[in-house]
Formats: sequence, C-alpha cells, structure tokens
Amino acid sequence: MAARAESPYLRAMIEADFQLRRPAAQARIVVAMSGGVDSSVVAALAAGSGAEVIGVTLQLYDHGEAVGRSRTCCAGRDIYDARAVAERLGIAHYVFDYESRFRESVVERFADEYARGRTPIPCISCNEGVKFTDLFRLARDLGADCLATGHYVRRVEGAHGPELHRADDPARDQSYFLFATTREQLDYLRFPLGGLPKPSVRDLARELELAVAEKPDSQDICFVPDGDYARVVAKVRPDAARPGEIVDRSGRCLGRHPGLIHFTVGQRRGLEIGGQAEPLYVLRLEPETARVVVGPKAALAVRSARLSDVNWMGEDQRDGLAVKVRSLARPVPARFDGTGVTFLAPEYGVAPGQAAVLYEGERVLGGGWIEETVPAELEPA
RNA sequence: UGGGGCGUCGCCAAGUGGUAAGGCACCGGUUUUUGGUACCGGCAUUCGCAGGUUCGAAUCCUGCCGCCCCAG
Repeated sequence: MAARAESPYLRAMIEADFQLRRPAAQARIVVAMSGGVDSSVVAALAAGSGAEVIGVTLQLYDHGEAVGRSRTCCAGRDIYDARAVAERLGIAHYVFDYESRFRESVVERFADEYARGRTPIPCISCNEGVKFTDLFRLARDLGADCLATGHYVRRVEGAHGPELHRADDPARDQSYFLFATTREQLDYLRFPLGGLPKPSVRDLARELELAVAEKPDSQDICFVPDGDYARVVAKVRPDAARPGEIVDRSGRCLGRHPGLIHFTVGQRRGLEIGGQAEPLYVLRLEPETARVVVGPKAALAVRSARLSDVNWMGEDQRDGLAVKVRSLARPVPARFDGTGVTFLAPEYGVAPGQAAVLYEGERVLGGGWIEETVPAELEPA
C-alpha cells in the first residue's frame, strides 16, 4: 500500500528508536504523559514499538481549578486528555498525585528565588526534580527499561556513553531546560521526538486521531494561570512583595516599585520611568535594601558569570565551548573554568538564578546556575 | 504688581504664520515550555486659559492663570 508507506506515522515509527537493550517484545517503557500533543505522540510511538507501555501522568497543581483551561500541562483537563489517549492506544495509564511535591520543589522554590532578587526557571526545577527524580524512580519501580518523555532533545549513543544533544529542529530545541540531567538519568531516559519537527508531531497526532491533536502548545509558566507570576509569588510568599526605590548607579532615586519580584536583570518594561534619552534596564536587584538598580543598555554588558551546582555530562573538555544564558538565544563562544564561564564577547541581560548551559556543537556538556556576574565595562558614573 | 524667562501627549522635547518631529514611558501584537530581550504596530483634530488679527496661528496681538530666575 503506497499510501501507507508514505505515512508520516510509519516513517516516525521507523525512526523512533527507543534504544532498548533487549527485544521490544520483552521490554517495558514508561511514558511521561502530560496530556499534551508531544507526550501523547511519544506514547503512540512507544506503543507501536512492540514493547509494553505504561503511561504515567503526574497531577501537579490546581486540583480541579484548571479544568477547562487550555495551554496547561499536568492539571485538570490534561489528566483526562492523557487518559483518553492511553485508552485509544490501549496502554495502561496511571495518575499520581504529586501536588505537594510539585509545590515544594517547584512552586515554593520559584517564589523563594524571586524573594531573593533572583530569576528562577521553574521548568528546570520541574525537570530535574519531579520528572527526572521522582517519576524516574517510579518508572524504575515499575520495572521499566526506560522512561520516555516528549522533550525536544536527542539522546545519542557516544563513545563514552549516552550524550544529550540539541533537537534537530532548532526552533523547538529544549536542551536548555535539561542541563541538569545526570549521566545516570540520561542513561535511562529516551526522547523520541528530538529528531522530528513539531509540525510532523502534530501530523502524527492527527493521523492517529488523538483527541489532543489540535490542542494548543503549553507556554509560559504552567502553574501561573494568566501570566501574572508575581501574583503567585506574592501568594506563596506574602512577605516577598516589598516596595522600594528604583535608583541609578550613583544611588539617585528615580522612582519607586511595588516589589523586586516584578523585575529581572535586563528587563526594560515596567519601570514606568519616562523622560529619558535612552531606555533604562534593570542592572541588578538588591534584596537587602529592596532597591532596583537601573542604567543604560551598555551597563548590562557582562564579562563572566560564576556558577553553582554545575552539572557536567561531558568528558574533560573545556575549550571551544558555547554557552546559552537563556533558552532562546544562539549559543555564544565562552570559556569554562569549572566554576564559571567567561564570554568571549560581552553578553547582555545575564540574570542570577538563570542557567548557563554549555554546548560543544550540538552536544550539551552541562551547565550551572548563575550566581553572580562581572560587568564587562567599568561603571563610568 | 521692578526686571527677565517659560508654559506643546504621563515625562523630556522639536516646531516663530500654512495646518503638531523625535525620544522615554505606556498599550497591543509577533516570538517563546522560565523571566526578560528584540521586532512590529498604536498613542496630542491639538499646543496653560479667554478673546483678537489673518484665507489660515502652537507660532502675531491683548488680557488672565501658573511656574521659574534675578533684583530691590
């Protein structure tokens, strides 16, 4: 049947290598199902591999409240979507209540970081904690050969073991969010979507007639309903919303703000200070004094950054690296000395609390959390 | 109540007779599984107020109001 041979599903099936170490018929795969298109397609690919598949969905937040809201993940309606997909595929499906775990390891940590004047990345906390630690353990307990997720990254078998690589589709690459993945985790994880363009994944979902085929991508912070993350922070840590002064580098007061939690280094909008020749950007946040220090764009230039909790997946290779300081940005040349990175050209808007992820070509070598930065230019005044 | 200057969008500001630049701020959109950035678009029928001159004024005249400076 020529028509079937042309099917993107079949092609994806052929390409979806779960890198199992024994015949698929004897293997068991646990798929992390969020209720979205991506992980649903992963479940379908896994089911098509011949292995026994168990879909697992973690309920993470907003029990009940999120029902019906679109663009979410792991809550309310998503649970039902995941279940419906599992039923359609004829695979087992379990739902676990991880709300308290999620609240502690992701939401509260998120709020605490903002309270400290830092800019957290909850998606990474979620990946390294709830998904790659808790769900990971769960999958092992279920006797699975591997844990498959819908992340757009590639796991490549290298000379020294599995390597983490960027997704083929650069527009969808999620490797930045997975820098904290350990070698042990990587050994067990599978990412069958890393070689596929997003449109194909949707095509597959349609062809398989999955109810989630047209579901919008999740975006923004999943547990922040309306984009007003500061409100969530204020709710979790009521004392974090402390008003203060907006000052320039010389300490001159230019205005006031409703709380550090509304700002991040490099931010321009929201300062509400007009009458300037040039835009003002947030240079740093001072939690002790509740001051926001602002200045011109040139003052944002950063030469180097000290990192904490460095995770290293690569071998001892520290030259010729590129680093990303935010998810959307082309990697820039940098040196890594074990505790920090130095940019070969000044980098702008490097915010403490964000991640610096190190790449060697397409491969992710590791990364760390940005603790503090060194300006590229001496402050003129 | 002597003299001088000024009053144009929330802020800064161009525009001295021909029918309101620009920047900052703000708003909206695009991009995006973090925050942010960037980019695109929007944003004064109106120039402190009231009259007058003129075909026509933010621009000229008169009065009033407000602010600033110098001086006695």
